[in-house]
Amino acid sequence: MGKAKINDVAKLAGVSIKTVSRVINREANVSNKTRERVLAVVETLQYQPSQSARELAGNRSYMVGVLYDHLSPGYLINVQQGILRTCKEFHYGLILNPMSYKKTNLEDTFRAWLRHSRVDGVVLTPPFGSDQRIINVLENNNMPAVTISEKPVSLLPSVTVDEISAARELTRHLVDHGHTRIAFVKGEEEHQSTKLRLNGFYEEMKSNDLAVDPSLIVSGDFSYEGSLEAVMSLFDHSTPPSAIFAANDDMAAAVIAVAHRRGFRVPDEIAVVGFDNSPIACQVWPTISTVDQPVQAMAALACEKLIELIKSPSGDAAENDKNCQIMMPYTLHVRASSDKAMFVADR
Amino acid sequence: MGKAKINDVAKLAGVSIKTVSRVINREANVSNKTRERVLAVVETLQYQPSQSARELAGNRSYMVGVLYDHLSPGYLINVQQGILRTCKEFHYGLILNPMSYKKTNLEDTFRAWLRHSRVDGVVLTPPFGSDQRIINVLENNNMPAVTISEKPVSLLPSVTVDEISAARELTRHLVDHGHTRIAFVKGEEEHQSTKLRLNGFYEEMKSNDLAVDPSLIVSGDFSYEGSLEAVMSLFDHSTPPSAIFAANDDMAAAVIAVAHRRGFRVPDEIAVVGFDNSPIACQVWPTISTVDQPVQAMAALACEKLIELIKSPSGDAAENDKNCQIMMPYTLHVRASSDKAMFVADR
DNA sequence: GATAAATTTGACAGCGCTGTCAAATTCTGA
DNA sequence: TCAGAATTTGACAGCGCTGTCAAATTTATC
Repeated sequence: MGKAKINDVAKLAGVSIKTVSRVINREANVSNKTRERVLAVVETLQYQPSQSARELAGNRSYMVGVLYDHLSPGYLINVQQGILRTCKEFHYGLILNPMSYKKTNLEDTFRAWLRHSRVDGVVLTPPFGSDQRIINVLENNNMPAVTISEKPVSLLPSVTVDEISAARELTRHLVDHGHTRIAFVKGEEEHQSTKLRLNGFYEEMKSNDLAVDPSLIVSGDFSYEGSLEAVMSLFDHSTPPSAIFAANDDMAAAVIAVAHRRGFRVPDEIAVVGFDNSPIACQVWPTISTVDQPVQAMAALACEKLIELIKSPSGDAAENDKNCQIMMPYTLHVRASSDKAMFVADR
Repeated sequence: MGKAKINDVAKLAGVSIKTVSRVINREANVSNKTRERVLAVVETLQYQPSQSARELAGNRSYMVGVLYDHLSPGYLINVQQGILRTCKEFHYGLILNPMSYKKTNLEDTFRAWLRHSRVDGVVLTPPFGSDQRIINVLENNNMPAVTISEKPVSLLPSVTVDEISAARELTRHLVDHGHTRIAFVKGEEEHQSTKLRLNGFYEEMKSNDLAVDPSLIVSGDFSYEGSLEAVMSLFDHSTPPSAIFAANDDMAAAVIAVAHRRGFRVPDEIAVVGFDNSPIACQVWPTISTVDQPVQAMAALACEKLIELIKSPSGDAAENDKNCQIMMPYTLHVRASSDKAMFVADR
């Protein structure tokens, strides 16, 4: 029971190979009689076209790629899971492309990958969605793409959450708990999220007539290790804050750790909030208040949009597709790190 | 400037197409002189073989799959990274297959995936390497496979570390620090590592003439959340241990968290060691003493072995290849959670 | 130095499918 | 009815690479 090939189908249906191909690919100009006959044979023979052959002959790959840098593992896994879900549904394959955005010859590397991986489209994760160099290469190669968690710098579909608004809510939560002197730990400057979350923080502070002490705004890099130093400087401050807003959960975990080290009680002496609802938010004690982004759903949706784009003949309604900006809902998770009641309940 | 094809390389290097193919595929029987010349041209032309063409011509997919369940993200990312490294080197693609080993119709699901993904081989991560059902499907389909971190239940190459010996060292470390009443948090029963690590613990305790209190051996599931309850029972014990050996770092992090909650000082009142050197081991405070497995290197090597297997004509020296059991070195990392000196230094 | 053995190389025939374009067929309308 | 247009179909040439196997070259042996 070898696999049926297009040839077998053609012979059995009494037509040419090409006609079978037409039917398979839903091309026009096939009489109904013929189409039905062919389809029947396809059915009985359980014929499945060979992906590689069509790739080779048709010069397409039926693969999408995902570009990522050193995202936190938890986040990345969710992205992968989401894309994978959509890929499965549409019979596409997924190619991973981990790449450092700090590479000097980023453009060449990316261009090379585009060539050799022969993907039909690319999902961009932060910070690539706002990297002009990547976008340029993409456009020069006329390669469809979508972004996750970033408003693209070009005309590309994107799936995001309203990070400004989420950051405001988180800030308000702290303010509501009586905090007035609040510190902020920034992520990497290149990430759009860094700006958005900080802006949300500023806005909310302002609308509560609260001053922001510039010496309380410190720079981390979205990683635990990379932000330890900045966090410590906060604790060493002559007038330490009563609450710290970390731009993601890994850095919030660093805050918790330093608090333990320095003997500050969380949330009594210092309240902490993070962002992203990464696994780590629940794997430290006290657990970290944060904002949940539906990363998996976002990735799945982004991939759907990408496949749509791939299929739409360029120039056509494609322009329309490219314009689609989806904003997903986020969820505030109040936990022990910023709320005494939760802290007690957790105990 | 179209993309270079094998033809261009052949012409420029003054050899036949086939020879270039040999070099690309690292086949034997190419003189060094020729190989270098070809590689040079490949470099200048930035030649990348067309995947689809090789698939079609070679009747294989040049894809390897990796089968995994809900591993901890940090571990999984390392596995992916390692495999990806080898894949790149050998011009293979990677297909992800997340799958729950608790699924009832595991075999059918796996068989279906094997067919439709058309991979040439599979990398098995725990606990699939010791899952008889998976192995059966693999053998029936004559599909090459390798295992990581598990001695396979069948004749398959494997890359592991000596977990028994590592667990013994970790235990000895605790004993050396004066601990005699030591608890152990097990992982999921299905994972081989659970048995190995526990055995190592037993052996070392025995060889130090130390008794093991059975009520101090509790069951977690390798995850933070899933082991919290078991860990708490340890703290609620009428005669709590002075040290806890958690079978991995996630569970050790749970121990740390519960210690914080219950007001036990680590490492003074309770010492903790983990296993794996996951990212989380350094993202809690105090940092967790653990054993580092070179996961990425292991994955890379496993993938190499897999590709060897794929290439070796079955029945031939293949049997030989299958027998290869590689054991990589592990490294003990003593940190603050079990060592006062480290704790102080960390402060 | 001549012959056998081992190694290295290349010619060639596809892999299963799609694009092109021309051939065969069907459909118009006067 | 038949020329001419519209539609449907098929022959054929690859896509870029690998497997096979035989030819050319190098190395080993006496």
